[in-house]
Amino acid sequence: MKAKNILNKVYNPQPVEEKWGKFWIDEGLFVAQSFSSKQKFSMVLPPPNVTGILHIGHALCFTLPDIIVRWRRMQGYNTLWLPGTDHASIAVHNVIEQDLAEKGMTRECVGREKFLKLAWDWKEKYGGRIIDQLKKLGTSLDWTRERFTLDEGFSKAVRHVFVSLYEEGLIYRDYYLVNRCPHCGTVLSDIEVEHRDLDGRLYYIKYPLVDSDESVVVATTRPETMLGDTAVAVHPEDERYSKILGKKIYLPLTNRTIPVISDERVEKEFGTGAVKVTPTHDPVDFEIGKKHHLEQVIVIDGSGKMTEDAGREFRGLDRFECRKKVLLMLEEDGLLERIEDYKHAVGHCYRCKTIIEPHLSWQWFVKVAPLAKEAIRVVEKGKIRFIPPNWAKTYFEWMYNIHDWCISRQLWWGHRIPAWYCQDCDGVIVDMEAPQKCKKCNSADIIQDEDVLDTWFSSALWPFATMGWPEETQDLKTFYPTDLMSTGFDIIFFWVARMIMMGLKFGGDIPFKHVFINGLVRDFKRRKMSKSEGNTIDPLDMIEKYGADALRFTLAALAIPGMDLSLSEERMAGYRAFANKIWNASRFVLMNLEGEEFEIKEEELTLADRWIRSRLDRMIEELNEALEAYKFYEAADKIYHFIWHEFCDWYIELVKPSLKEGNKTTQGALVEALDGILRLLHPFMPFITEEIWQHLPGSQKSLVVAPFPEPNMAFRNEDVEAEMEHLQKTIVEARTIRAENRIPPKDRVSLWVKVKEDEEKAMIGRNQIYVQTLANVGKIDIVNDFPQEERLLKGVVGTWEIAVSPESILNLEQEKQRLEKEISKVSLDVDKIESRLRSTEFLDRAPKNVVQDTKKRLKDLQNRKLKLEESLRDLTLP
RNA sequence: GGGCGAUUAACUCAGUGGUAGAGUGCUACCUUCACACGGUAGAAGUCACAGGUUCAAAUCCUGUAUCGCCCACCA
Repeated sequence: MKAKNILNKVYNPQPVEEKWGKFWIDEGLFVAQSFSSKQKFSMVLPPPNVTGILHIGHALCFTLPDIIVRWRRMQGYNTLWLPGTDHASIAVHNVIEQDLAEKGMTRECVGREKFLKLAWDWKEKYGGRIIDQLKKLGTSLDWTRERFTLDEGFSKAVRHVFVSLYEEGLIYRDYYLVNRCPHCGTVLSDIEVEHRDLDGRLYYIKYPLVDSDESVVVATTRPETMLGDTAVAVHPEDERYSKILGKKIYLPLTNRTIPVISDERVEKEFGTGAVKVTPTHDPVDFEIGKKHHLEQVIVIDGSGKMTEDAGREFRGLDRFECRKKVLLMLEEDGLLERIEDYKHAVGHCYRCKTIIEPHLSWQWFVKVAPLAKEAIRVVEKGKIRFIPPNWAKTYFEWMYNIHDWCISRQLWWGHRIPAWYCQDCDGVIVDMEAPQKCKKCNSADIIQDEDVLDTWFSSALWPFATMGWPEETQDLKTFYPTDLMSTGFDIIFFWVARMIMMGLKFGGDIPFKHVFINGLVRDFKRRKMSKSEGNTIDPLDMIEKYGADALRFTLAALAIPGMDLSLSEERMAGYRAFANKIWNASRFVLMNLEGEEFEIKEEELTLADRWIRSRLDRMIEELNEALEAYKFYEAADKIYHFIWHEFCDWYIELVKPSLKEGNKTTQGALVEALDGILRLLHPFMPFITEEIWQHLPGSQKSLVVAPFPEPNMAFRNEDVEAEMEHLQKTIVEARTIRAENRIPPKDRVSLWVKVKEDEEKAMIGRNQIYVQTLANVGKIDIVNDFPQEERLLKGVVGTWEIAVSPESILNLEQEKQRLEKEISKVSLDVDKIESRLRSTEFLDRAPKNVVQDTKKRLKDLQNRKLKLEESLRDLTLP
């Protein structure tokens, strides 16, 4: 038979995944149509860093929307999922500069031009790596539309946005205290600084007053910055210091004197209540300095080394070396009063974890508040929806308190700032293209700003610039705004918020309707994954070991909105087993088909056939609902349960007798059910479903574009489901009796079914083949009473009783124990419900249907208890 | 300092007012002709704690504890 030759006993994912992954792309099945009468569904891929390799967080962040887009595609939408990569300035710099460092060089040695060539070469060499990995995962991306944030069109879009914002006054240049990472050699925006609590020290230093024997003691965590102090500040209402206000102080280790000033920002209770003010190396001090027009003495440079102004003894020293020296010298002069342990938050670079240095310099900024206003409104109004919704709160909190965004970076790999400075008149020219001469004084002596833009500045344009903006392309018309953005909570500020602002400002609309925020992937012990801990799970390893389908399904099954997920290989092995289960169930189906044509004759459908139709139909509806709500875990759980425990455990077993008779209608129903299952499962497990589907009679080009099943009320049948449920309970009860009494599986027991109603007799009569097959029963007798002469093992199923008569000898004690245990369990429930029903308050106040259900339940349980007790009595009779 | 989230079976987690669930693991039995990456049956929970609301609370409210995350210019 065809199937036997084709399907192996154990499913092997690798060749299947390779084959279909290539096929889908070669056939252009993921290519979106710019013009289409169909409804569109669009997304853009959060562009992974070009330096990156696929990690498990990506796998999650990309699998979930892929499930959605595949589902929508099958539903007939004109889908676009647009891929691309991000140039990631700092990350690329780190890689290339490390390379250079190994050769004893710096970027300055090679120069900008050569450096950029190295970066591009590097990009060409490794940029494709993550693309291959994305394909392995099965993401249904439209590769014909792939973009890169540094490609020509994108760069044009970036310049366009910069120039417009500048002309509108929303981008400006300022001399300001910003965060600088000495290691990365660039300034950073506020959100690129991570605050970590460090065990530091608080140093109390004596500052002698001029013309006095007294001194003021100030407390600081950074003694080295004292070299740049230009004042000591106290609170205006602090009486302890009122008499020294306006006096001068000798700044130790320098030959400068500084004033004592007052400012409300000083906390009286902290330290000594007097604070040293270093406007050039502390953000608060910077503000105080501005207000009081203090001198700005820069003592630490951008690379973390002490400057000339720090004094001869300190210049050139690293900031932390300098700290030691300063302390030593203060100690020698008797000016170090005391040292306390002190835990405090210190800013670190989010890329390289180096301690950030506040740095006074000329930088470019975006005035964000005006852009934020509309971005807040669209979320408030529900035009953009966060899933889960509580993330909107995080978004609002940041947006309401938003600061201006420093966008210039002292790097080379990136979008160079389109600003030129005239060397003659100091004029600034901001333009799309390089100007020939100064617009003010016509001088040709102009030079371009050395800096590039923050990578996130260009990422912010991703949803519309990828579609060809600022040209008015057909793609923009068709696919913008997009429908869904899937991303991590850690970049809500970095990316999501900025895309919303820029999308509204330049795309003319919101960039996306839904933002799905996925959780963090943790290890099986719920620890964060990190390379240093060695507990990372590499998705590519997992794909190799368990298959991409198993990985995808695992991620979906664990994706509870708003929750981090705890990933274990065990779990993945479980879903590989699931894939194997489907594979073998399909083998079974294919092996039992006779020919390619199946006519399903309604009148020939068995109870089992009609049952699986009804159940599958319910499944379709539930799956659609779960996916609409982005409840991936629920969808995965439901389809898993349906396939394994309804289709395999019950339906396949139930159809066996019918198949043996060569019932073509049942064969048809079986194929129909399997076909439906494969379609439902395809978004989650695209590879295996495609492979099997291609073996089914009547399959078309690809499951990727096969219609997703729609609920069909004609298949829904409550009566059939109820009838089957009763049979299932009967079968399970018989099996339980067998198992608990250690009746050997080979023992084809006889079964008595004791029923009163004619209708029930007919029901069990027409379905006895099912009970016989699934409970391994030899013959069934439908009786009004059990025969007295036989020693029987009895059970209760709803309104009827069953009795098993084994061929072998019984262990009465075992059965007695079983019944006693069962009775005590039922008794507990009975007691609980009786006491509830005794409460008049319950009877008066609870809804009618609840009271009725409770009463019915009590009756059933009492009936069950009674019958079990009878069985026990019969058993103990001589 | 502010905000958010978690606490349910051995483990990882569902479950938002009316009979406590799943997967894995565990126990017993079974290689029967889809599958041992399998089948059948079973054991297993004071739903963190303390109050409150309600006829009824894992679920709603208040508080406590523990853990985690984010934000924040007390040096």
